[in-house]
Amino acid sequence: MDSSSDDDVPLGQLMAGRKTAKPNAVVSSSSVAVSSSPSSSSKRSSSSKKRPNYKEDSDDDDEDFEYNDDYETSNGSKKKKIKMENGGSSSSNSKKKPKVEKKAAVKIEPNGNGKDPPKKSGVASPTTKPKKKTPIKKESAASGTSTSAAGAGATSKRGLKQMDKAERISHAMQAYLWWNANDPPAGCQWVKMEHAGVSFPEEYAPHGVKMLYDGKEVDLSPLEEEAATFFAAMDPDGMHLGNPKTAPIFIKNFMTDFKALLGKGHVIKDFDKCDFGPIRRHLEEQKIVKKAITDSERKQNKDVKNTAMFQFGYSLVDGHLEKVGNYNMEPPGAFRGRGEHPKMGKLKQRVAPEQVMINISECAPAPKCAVPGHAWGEVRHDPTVQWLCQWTENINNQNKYMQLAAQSSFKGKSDRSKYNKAAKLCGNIVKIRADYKKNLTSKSHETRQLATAMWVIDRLALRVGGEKDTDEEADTVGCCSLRVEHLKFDPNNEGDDNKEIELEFLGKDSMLFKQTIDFGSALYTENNGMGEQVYENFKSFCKKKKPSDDVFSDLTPTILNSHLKGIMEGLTAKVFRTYNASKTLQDELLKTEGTAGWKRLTASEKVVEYNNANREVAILCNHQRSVSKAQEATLDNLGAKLDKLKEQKKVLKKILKKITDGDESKIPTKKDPAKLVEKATKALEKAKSMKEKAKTKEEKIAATEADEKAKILKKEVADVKFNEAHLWDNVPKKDQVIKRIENWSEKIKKMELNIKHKDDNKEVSLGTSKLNYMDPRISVAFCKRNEVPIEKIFSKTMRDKFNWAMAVPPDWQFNEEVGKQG
DNA sequence: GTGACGACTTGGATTTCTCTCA
DNA sequence: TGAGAGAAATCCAAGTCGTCAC
Repeated sequence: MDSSSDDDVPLGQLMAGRKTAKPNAVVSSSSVAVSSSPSSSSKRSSSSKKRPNYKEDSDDDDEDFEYNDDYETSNGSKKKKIKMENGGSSSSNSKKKPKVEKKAAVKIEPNGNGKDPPKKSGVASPTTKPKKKTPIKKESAASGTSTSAAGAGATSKRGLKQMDKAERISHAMQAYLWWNANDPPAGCQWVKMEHAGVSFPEEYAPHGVKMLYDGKEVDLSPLEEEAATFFAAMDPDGMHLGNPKTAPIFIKNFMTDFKALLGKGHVIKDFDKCDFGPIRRHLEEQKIVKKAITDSERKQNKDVKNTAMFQFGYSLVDGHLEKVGNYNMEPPGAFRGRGEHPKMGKLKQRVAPEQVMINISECAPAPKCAVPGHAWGEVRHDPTVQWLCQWTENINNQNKYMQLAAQSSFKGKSDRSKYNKAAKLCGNIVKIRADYKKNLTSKSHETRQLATAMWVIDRLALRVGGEKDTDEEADTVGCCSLRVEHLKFDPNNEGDDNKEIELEFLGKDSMLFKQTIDFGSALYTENNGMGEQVYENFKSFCKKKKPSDDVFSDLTPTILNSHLKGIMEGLTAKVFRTYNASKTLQDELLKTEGTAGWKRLTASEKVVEYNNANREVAILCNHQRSVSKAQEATLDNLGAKLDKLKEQKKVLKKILKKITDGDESKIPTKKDPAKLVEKATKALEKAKSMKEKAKTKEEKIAATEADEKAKILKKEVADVKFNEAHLWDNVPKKDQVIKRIENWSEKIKKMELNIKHKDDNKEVSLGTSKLNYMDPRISVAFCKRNEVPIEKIFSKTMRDKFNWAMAVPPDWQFNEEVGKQG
């Protein structure tokens, strides 16, 4: 490759089409061509004749691919072959002299079977000739899952031409099946990596709205105004300022940093005299203005976002394009620590490029810093780590990283290894449980503590609970850091024989764990469960201790984990959560699949059963969520609707009685809402026209207000219609009424179920366990066994993340055999 | 043996997008 | 067709665990 051409073109610029890559160049590790470069049209003209299968629209600036022969995906489904090259046809590539030294050219080519060409050190070998078509490796039909299941759902329904640029890149990326490719050398995550660095937020643009102090306007510098705006942007009723416990912490920290920023002698001293109202109102106004956005403005915003994504959102790792996760630098703001975090409200500073370290391969060009006049703090070449950029945040002095996205090969590999490790536990769990059960009665205090903690981690799925500095962090605990005050013996005052303990503490993210464990119940005593012994141990560990003392005074996560490693290689406390979650899911699914009538259920009904199993796992792992105001409102609305339906059913029954009795007087009929409908329609039209004409802030606000008024009218129309939906324009016939009563009974039943479902799930978060704890292969096998489309279980992102799991057969089981795969 | 720290995973809140239903 | 609800994506805080220096 010509080093004067692409070698100095950072990846991001190529991706964003800022600098035109030389046509004819083979895609190399230092030049990816998913660009929309201005020269692409000329590029097209020279190569279009060689691509009979695809002709790009002349005005399509997304033309960066070659659509050549069909290829097949991992499962054998036919797809159009997409070749991503930075210009030129394959024939022109073949004429190009290869560059073989440091910067070996790497052709990104979805070869269908996901196997890289033979290579050393995991880097694709230089390519000079167009590749001979390789036979496509078909996966067994038993694997069954369609490509759509692996994340290319859009492709099965839409042709490549209908896809936008991001979708086409995503589609092309799916051709790389990392699980069939060679691994990088031991200890390395990659051999070659390049990327465009991190995208920085724009500099603060002052709005000039003045806050008040003691009733008077205060002049602030842009930096000071920005800080005041951070506070004004906080929701006064939100989780920080709306909570009487956390609001004083937040305010105190904010004021300390704010005053430090203002400097000594500044008029602002006392929070009680501060009035952020004007800024808050300005921000509200901005929101209203934003609502008046036109379709073209919306498209423009999306384009800007996409430009950043194409520039920064991809990385080239060992010749393969990978998605970057968090390519936007965290903007400054007020720190939003959870629970009663002692540092909440402190000002999170803006991160400058000089504070950022870049990690790329030695032979790759360092990305240009996109902020004028600035440069990266350091450029590193460390293939042993996954991160692409690193910086240190000022609140807790912790390192932060820009990494590849969840659907990348890095994350996929570690995910698969995590689940295989958990599966390995299947084969060791009997031995491990025997070990801790024996040790529960050990004479050694340390051994008993260790065994008790293992019991708790295994049976109650608690996290290990590392030590925390409560001056610096929120006071949350896990197993090893449980304190006596978190345990309440005999919480219901039931007497001496009682073996109940109420565990109440704040866990990760300050989520409340509150459960009464009956150690004497069959659940914990059957099959030598040793529940009663655990209870006795807790009693002895808490004896003669102060409430603030540690229950497990002789135990640390390090001791516990090193003991676990002695039993099974790689075993740590967190593996138990993965194991128990996956095992629970599998057991629950097999149980429900074994019930009578299972085969008669529809796919949607089977999904409900799957979600029920998922809920069991979420409850086990204590994955909670707080009920939002919107959710509360939804439930209230549904409740009101249900009441109305019931009321209407009563009316219908009365009508039926009247008709049966031959008394057709006073039978209510529908009122004509035409006038109201007309009023609402006119109001909507007016609002729409105002929105289109609005240029100034005031006009936009007026347009949004008009729009909201119109919506209220529309809602009134809907309410009127809903309230009279059970009636007729004229007096109905008897059979009409009977039919409608049946109809209403169905509606009521459906709505009651819906409300119950929503109510049951409102405080349980199903996503966390699905994303992090339940082996995806269990879900995939379930879908295949039961003809449930995988899309009903996994979103697009999840299907991409779990692409490695999609080929499992329907009878796949989470067991020790899987664990042997490592 | 232990504490600090780096690297990575886990997790709820928030924002944005998409679907459904009237 | 559009509003509202729900799902998905994004954000970034807060865990776990391995390694290393002392």
